[in-house]
Amino acid sequence: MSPAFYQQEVQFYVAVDCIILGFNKNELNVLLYKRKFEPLKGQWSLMGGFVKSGESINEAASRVLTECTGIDDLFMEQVGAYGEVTRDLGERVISVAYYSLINMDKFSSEVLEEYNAAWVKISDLPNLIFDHAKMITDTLSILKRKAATRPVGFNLLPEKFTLPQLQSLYEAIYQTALDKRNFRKKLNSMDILEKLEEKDKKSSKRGAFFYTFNKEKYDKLLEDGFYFSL
Amino acid sequence: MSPAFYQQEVQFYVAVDCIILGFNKNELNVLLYKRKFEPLKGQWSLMGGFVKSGESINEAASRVLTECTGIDDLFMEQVGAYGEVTRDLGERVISVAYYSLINMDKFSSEVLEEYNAAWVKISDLPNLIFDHAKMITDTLSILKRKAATRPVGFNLLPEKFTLPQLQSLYEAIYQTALDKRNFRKKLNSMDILEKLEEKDKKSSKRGAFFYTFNKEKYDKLLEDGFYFSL
DNA sequence: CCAAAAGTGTTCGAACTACACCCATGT
DNA sequence: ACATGGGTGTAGTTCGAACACTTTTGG
Repeated sequence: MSPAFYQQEVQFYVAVDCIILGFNKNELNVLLYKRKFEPLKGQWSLMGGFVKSGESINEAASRVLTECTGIDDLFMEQVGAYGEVTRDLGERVISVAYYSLINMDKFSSEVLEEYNAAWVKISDLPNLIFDHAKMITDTLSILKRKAATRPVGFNLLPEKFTLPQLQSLYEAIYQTALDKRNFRKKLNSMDILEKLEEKDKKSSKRGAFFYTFNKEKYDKLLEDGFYFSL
Repeated sequence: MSPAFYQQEVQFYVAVDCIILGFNKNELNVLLYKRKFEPLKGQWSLMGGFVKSGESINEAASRVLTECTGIDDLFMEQVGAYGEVTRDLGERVISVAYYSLINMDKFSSEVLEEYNAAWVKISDLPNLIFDHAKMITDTLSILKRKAATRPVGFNLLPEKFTLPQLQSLYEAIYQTALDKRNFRKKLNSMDILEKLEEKDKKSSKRGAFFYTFNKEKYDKLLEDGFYFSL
């Protein structure tokens, strides 16, 4: 047992909440679920959980992510700590929010049923408990900045994706239309994508070529002081 | 008393740590103090304190800032939550870091003695307890980004400042030399500074004109979709 | 009179923006 | 044959980068 240095201080429940974002049909979606316990049981909520003893906050977030997606080692980053006194209607809880970007195709729909969860378009959010709506808007503004300077967007796409797909992803993140030619020109000049032979015929008769993100190339460029920007 | 919804969960000590930055002699400085209690009593540490019951995390940070600077309503922003299990050698403590930008001239040196505190150049940091060094480097990278897009730098300067001063501040933040003419041209084009009649003769015989930051003009520009960038 | 910092414009190239038509193919 | 989405190039403009000399004045 460690010595009790801080015994006169107060302790708090600490939770993590996960903003799990996916991309589908040209829209960002967030994974929500119907809360299974009081208070506000049955209301829409982010996926979350309490930090356990002996577990770092990152580990807690990672655990929650694995539990509710069935996928390990997801891309994940801290959004921040939310500490208003009355933010939780039950007792006082401090929450640390994390966002994660996932490829919705990999997502098993069994999980959806198990947790009473649903993918909801971010343009069409229901009322959320506590400060969860604020956590989502904070996440979206972090994502806008981050996606402009780091290649995090690829986490939202399948291994193989087409340029129209990638462009519509960035359009969803930035909430603005991009010029097709300029977008492709820029990507081309960065030389971090590999064009495949194969075409995706799902979205058009002609079909669009598949590409993959070449992380090795990107990392090599990084060493030379390259800075991704889209 | 609120009902005990979460009783089966564990609670944690939650602290705030403040990265208080000042600017002096062309260098960023951080306010450190010698820790007054065990463990690691006497070691260099950031200013911090435990979150109290009935106090939000922001309020705790704000309280600590006021206590250890003697100034109210300082510019302050969250850096993030630090939650490694063994980050504190005493007991398990989760800490939320905040950075604050202050004008060192306003700073009463009495406070320095009272707290055994000192301004230390960021280029010359001593060994710090726990993960405080990481908190500082995280802060500096946030500041780099933030200063490039929002006029937060002015918080580090007196009300009246000169252009050479402002430039050397940005050089300190970005850790790079800037071209005098390009810097002034850009500022000029933004039209958010007011030139005063008065000159600062401290740093040269000729003297440099004082300027002030015009927040009204800046806010008006913001409404029109203007985006500060330096 | 001289050292030391303040102030001032122009040129060049890179990067961004705007813009319109042909291509491939499934039905 | 045609509707649908995929793919391509150029010209104009803006923005950032590089660069050197004159001014002021206290000592």
